[in-house]
Amino acid sequence: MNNDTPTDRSRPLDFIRQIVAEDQKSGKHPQPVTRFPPEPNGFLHIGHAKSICLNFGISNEFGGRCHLRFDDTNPSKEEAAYVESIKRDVRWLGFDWHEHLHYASDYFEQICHFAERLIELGKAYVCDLTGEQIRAYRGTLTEPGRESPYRNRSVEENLRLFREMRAGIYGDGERVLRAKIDMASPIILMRDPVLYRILRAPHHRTGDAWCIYPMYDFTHCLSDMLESITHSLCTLEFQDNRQLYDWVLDTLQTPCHPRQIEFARLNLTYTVMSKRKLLQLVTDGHVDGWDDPRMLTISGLRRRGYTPRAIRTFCEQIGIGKKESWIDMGVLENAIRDDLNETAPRAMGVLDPVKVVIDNYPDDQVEFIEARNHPQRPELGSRSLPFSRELYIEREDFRETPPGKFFRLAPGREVRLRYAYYITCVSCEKDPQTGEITVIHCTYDPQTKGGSSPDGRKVKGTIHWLSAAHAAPCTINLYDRLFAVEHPDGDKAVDFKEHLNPHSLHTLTRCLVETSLADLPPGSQVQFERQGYFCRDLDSGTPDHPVFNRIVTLRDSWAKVNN
RNA sequence: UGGGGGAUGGUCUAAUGGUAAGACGGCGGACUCUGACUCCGCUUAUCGGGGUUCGAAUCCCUGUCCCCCAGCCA
Repeated sequence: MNNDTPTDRSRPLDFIRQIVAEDQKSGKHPQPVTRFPPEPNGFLHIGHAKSICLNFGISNEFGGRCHLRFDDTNPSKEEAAYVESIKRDVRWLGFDWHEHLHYASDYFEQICHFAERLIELGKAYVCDLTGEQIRAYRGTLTEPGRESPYRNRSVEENLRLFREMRAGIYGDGERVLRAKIDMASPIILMRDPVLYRILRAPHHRTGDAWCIYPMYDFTHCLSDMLESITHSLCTLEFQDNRQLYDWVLDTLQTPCHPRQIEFARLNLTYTVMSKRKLLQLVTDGHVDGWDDPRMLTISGLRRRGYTPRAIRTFCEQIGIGKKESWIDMGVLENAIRDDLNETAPRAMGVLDPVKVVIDNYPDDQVEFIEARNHPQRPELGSRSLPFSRELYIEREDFRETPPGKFFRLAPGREVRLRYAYYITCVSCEKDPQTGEITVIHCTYDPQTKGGSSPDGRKVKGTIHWLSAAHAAPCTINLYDRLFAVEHPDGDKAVDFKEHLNPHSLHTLTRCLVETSLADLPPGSQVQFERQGYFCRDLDSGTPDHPVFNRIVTLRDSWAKVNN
């Protein structure tokens, strides 16, 4: 459900789609082919969603195709479990790679051939320098590098040495294969970059078949080429790499030469986006795993109750550009609010209950009140809510001495109980020790059943409620932003974890909801009227004591006035 | 400091030599049986300085600021 991708094409094309459109129009690439190339070394996050929506979005819009390709060239960091989580997340976001599930490791043999070809062309050599020496020889930003003493080995020797590397004659790190380009290049990446290293680690797909692994720069362009990718989209930090990408394909004179185009990665306020930092939050126990509802991983967002459609809408709203930018977290929150406003059924939920006694309501009476499941969508039907003499309302909906502009319940004030009756507060009882309100006494007007009065008098406030005898207990997790500041990793001198929001999770265990919610399937969303959108937790709670996670609050202009 | 990029309201994105537009936020108002939703209005921008041109965000020169690159990571 809700899998339709919202596309507003009245909006101008971003610069990448313009290029794709021109290439299509000119006949250069009638059918664009893109790819999403994650490394299976962690979970996907909202930043990846931007790239996924871009790549798959383009293929959908222009009648092309998009591959899912795992960039699995570093077995020391990669795991099969990550492959599965990534596939699941891409699918959940609503995209389909069809038969185009690929792995860079599928191309190891071909990439190795290309390496030998480079050697034969005199464009690659085996280098015996240690890692430290290679760094020292590389030069600096302002000084050119020095040529490796192994740079001018013969083709035959290079070929023999490279094959011996592959055969496992040498130890890890003992030798590397390097491209022979230019040690004086102002682009440091071009100073004879390493193409292959020796690494003995079990690979999640090829096992111990290989002990040499190709580096990113050599692998990525060739993988793109082998898959006939037309537009290879990546983030800004790879701009220098494009030079090497083109060098490899030009030197090898490959029949296909994809165009690499870079765009700005997503930055969101009040969070961190790097896999390393997300991992640290998990391992240090600041969150409850990769799918903690406060994490902006795809799995965390799913658990929080975000919908794929909201995430897609968000990715579309933020646009594609080339300048480093920061999207306000509020934009993401609005995306889910807007989506759920349309789709989520409404229900009554009281987070912090306080008892109300309707003094003039018959002691033993229970009647049923019709309540719409969605105010703007009658087709979603209605339900019956039991009403009786003793009710619960939200503690913050009553003030003994109301401040200005407060138009909820207070002594002498009349408010509407949503869908039910007008009630007027006559008195309240307090705990003599704490001063806390324990019971609020009201009278109701029997003429106002259903929520309107025959004399046409208006009330300022409408509040939600639950019949005390019929309400179901539950636990509610109130989630807030994980970090308390806009740019948690903005200051390199301060550990980003210093900025963790101590109130990012507040668990309320004495909440009440309509009994009908016992049937709400885990993972599905509901709006507790006047409170926000909530999601029944996937794997905690019991049938008679469910757990709900707050996805996002409703916009609250009273909170603004109140501050 | 060498190289690669970037700079448009508070934020993001357009305008590709021809009226600086849209979205989000913010503020104000209307509506309302959710202080929600919806609707209306307002606010605020071309990094600085020169130049070319009838006309410049756009082209040229110059300056400033920001990001990325010195992994056998991707």
